[in-house]
Amino acid sequence: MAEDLKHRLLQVAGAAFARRGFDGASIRDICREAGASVAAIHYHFRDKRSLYITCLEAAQAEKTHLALLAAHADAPARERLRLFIHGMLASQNAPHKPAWHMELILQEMVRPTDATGVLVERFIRPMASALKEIVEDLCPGVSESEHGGWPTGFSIVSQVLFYSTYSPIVRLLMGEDAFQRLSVDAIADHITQFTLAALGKGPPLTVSTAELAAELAAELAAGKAS
Amino acid sequence: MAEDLKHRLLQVAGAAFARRGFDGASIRDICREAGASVAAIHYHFRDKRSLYITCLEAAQAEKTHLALLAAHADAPARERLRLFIHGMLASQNAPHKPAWHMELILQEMVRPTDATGVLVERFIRPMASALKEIVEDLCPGVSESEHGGWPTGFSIVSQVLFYSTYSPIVRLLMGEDAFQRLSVDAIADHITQFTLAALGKGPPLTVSTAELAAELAAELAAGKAS
Amino acid sequence: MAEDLKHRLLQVAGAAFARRGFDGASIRDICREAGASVAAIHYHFRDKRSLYITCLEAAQAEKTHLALLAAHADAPARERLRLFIHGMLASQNAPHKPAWHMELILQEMVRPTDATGVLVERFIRPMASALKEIVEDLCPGVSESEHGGWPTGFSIVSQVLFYSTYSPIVRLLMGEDAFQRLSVDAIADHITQFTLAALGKGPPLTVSTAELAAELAAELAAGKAS
Amino acid sequence: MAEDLKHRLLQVAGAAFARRGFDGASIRDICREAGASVAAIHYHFRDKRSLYITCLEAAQAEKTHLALLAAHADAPARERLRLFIHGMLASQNAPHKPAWHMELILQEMVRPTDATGVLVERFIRPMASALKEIVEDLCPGVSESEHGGWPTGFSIVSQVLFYSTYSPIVRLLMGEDAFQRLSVDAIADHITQFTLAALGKGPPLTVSTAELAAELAAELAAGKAS
DNA sequence: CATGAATGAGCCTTCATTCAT
DNA sequence: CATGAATGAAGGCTCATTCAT
Repeated sequence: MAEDLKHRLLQVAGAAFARRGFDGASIRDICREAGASVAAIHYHFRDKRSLYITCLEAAQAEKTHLALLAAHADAPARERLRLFIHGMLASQNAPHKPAWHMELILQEMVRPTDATGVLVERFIRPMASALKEIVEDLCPGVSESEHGGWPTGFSIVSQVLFYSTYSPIVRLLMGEDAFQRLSVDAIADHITQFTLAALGKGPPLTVSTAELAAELAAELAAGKAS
Repeated sequence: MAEDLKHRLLQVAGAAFARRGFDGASIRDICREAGASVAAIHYHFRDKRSLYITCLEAAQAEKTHLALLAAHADAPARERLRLFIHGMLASQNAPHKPAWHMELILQEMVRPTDATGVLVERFIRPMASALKEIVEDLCPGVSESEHGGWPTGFSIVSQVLFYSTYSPIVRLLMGEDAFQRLSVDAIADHITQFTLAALGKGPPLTVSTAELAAELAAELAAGKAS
Repeated sequence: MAEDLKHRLLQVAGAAFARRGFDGASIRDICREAGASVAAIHYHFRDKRSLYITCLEAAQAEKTHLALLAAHADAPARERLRLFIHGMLASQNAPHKPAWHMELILQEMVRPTDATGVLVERFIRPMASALKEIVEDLCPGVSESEHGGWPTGFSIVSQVLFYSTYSPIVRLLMGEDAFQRLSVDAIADHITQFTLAALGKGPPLTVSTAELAAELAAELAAGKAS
Repeated sequence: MAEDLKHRLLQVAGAAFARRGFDGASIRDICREAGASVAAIHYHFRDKRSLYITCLEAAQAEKTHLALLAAHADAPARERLRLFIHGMLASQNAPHKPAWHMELILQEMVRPTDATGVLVERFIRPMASALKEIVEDLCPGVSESEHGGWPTGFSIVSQVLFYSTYSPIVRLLMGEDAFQRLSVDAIADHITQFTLAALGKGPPLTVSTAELAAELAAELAAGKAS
């Protein structure tokens, strides 16, 4: 019961910050929802700012693992890419654990604060490295390509982040029903296939492999490599 | 000179909302920067909320054109895709016109308000349709694929939006110098190539077309369609 | 009626600051007493601090004159000293004008803030110069004595300030009745006489001039200058 | 070690109260500096108020002695006056003992609280009596003069208190360098001389005794006793 | 057309205090 | 002997808004 309130406060605050942002969330509301006095927050976490940082750190703590595992496994690169993508997507929709963890991180990325630097180094860069490793395994030499291979990585994660970042727009665009039918697995499969095809490690999206072969042969013959 | 102040107010407000969000931007600061009294805003635009809506509408007004042109041109689909992507990217970095237009729209998409519904119907859906048309031209039948072809469209726009949405993170990740070397043209080329390859309409990113042909042949032989 | 509230606020605030100090006086109480909202203070005077400064400046504005007149008059130095002393005392007990002016200045002197420097240069140093001029007229050469003649000036003003600075102690020490019988004139006379005697320009306090002459003669004879 | 914390708390609190006043000093800061918890103060001293009173009593305890000694010694009155003045001055600048004792008392005198009454009876009145005794010895009959001889006493102690009460102003007025050259001995000598002269028991400040005699004779001849 | 004046609600923070342990 | 936990009250400040002019 000792650490009870502090923990409850952290959870409520995390959710509030994730939903309404640092400025939008008031400690008054947080405390009311947690059933505590306003002063409680200043006792347990010195500042509003400190509270925010603490939330951010809590959010980073565990979430990395899911996706990172993919990099170190001994499965083939193709499979590890799928795991990575699926892991990232899943961590944003984890139904059993506090939903605000990823939301908060995402939000900090969209509207950076002083704490963003630390977040990047501790949380984001490790994930970027893991992804790079997978991509390098998949098609060696890409890291030496233009801009250090960053754009390729960005093309992959951007697809994943999109569904979290713009979920309200996606919902409005597709309509509620279709949106609900969207499963994490389906999205992960799509992104993986799209990416593998783009990297030349899998069949393209919408054409049968037979069609592809024919068309490609034609293109090669025409020497029309843009 | 009559409508002068009102227009100036709108510009300053738009920039402020784009940079600091609806809650973060105070009408006090806006008015001070525009050289007007606080009451001026309530005189010209009834509300803070109304002012915001007006800004949002102004932002939607013109920006669509660049990218939409691509859909109606008679160039080959490949080229129109590149134009679309380049157009979207460029509209976010336009140096000559008010920079806040795209910023504001992006921000409304990330943190939706009541006004988002209108924005989607008037601004976003037209762009989505334009893109869909291009993709349908590129590889017919994709719209009938799973989830109405939305995921494919998302995979494309997500790559474009990424550089605006997460520019602070991109900067931190790549380092200031490398970030500065990133040009709109280079990014547009990369995304276009990545996408075309994914759709089976172009060579993959990091492999020579010769290698690709060989590998693909091998895969076909093995019947190893994952 | 326009500047009405601002002026009322200033008066109430001045009195509050004088009585309870900067930290002790709350703008909430000030506003309540002035019949205004808390925000009124922040509208008219940006800060609590700014409000304080404004009060201090208002306090300095007029009060100097009374005592300063003494320096420029063409009366004999003896008389000008008496006027100076009386003027200072009177300005602290002026019954018709806002009583807090001198209180506030006194308080700023006892517990200095950032604003003290300005106060010294604009208000106190002029008075010090005026006093120095009088003393120099009275006994030429004193300014060249040890420590630039400051201690002599301090010995004079200290007597005057004492009754304001320590009035509560004086009241307790003397008893309420005797304290009430203390008049500004009587005090001024005493201090003037004490000072003139100390400077060798008047008879000592408690002895008849005859006694003094005799004793002094004896001392001179004995050559007993301590 | 048992009473260790309580004692440390008292010292820190005394210093804090002396420097920042009752309201200005927070028990939070006091406890932090003393390395204790906030509750410690309420455990050892019931109240913040009680703590303050305790500090005040501790301050009164020893400091009297220095100056009081002067009254009971068998030295000539002149010398005892000098000792009294020097003693008071020294107790305010004592470098070896807790500096806050006198500061706190001075502050209580300037801004009285409920505790001031006790302070006056227990600490100040004894000193006033001691001074009165010296003055009575010096020039008998002064106590029967107007206002019970209080003004004369005030004229003496005011000079002494001035340097403590207004030390910040003195510093700004004289300049840092000259202020530093001011020694306790020099001040004590000046005040003693000024006072003795005022009481007709010593030569005036700035004139040679010869000049004085001549001038006084002239004045007596003219019968110009104001 | 535009503003200065004034306000109520809300913000974050600090404070002295209590109480169970 | 001493503390950690928690709180109510108050403090200074900012905000969007209204209204008479």
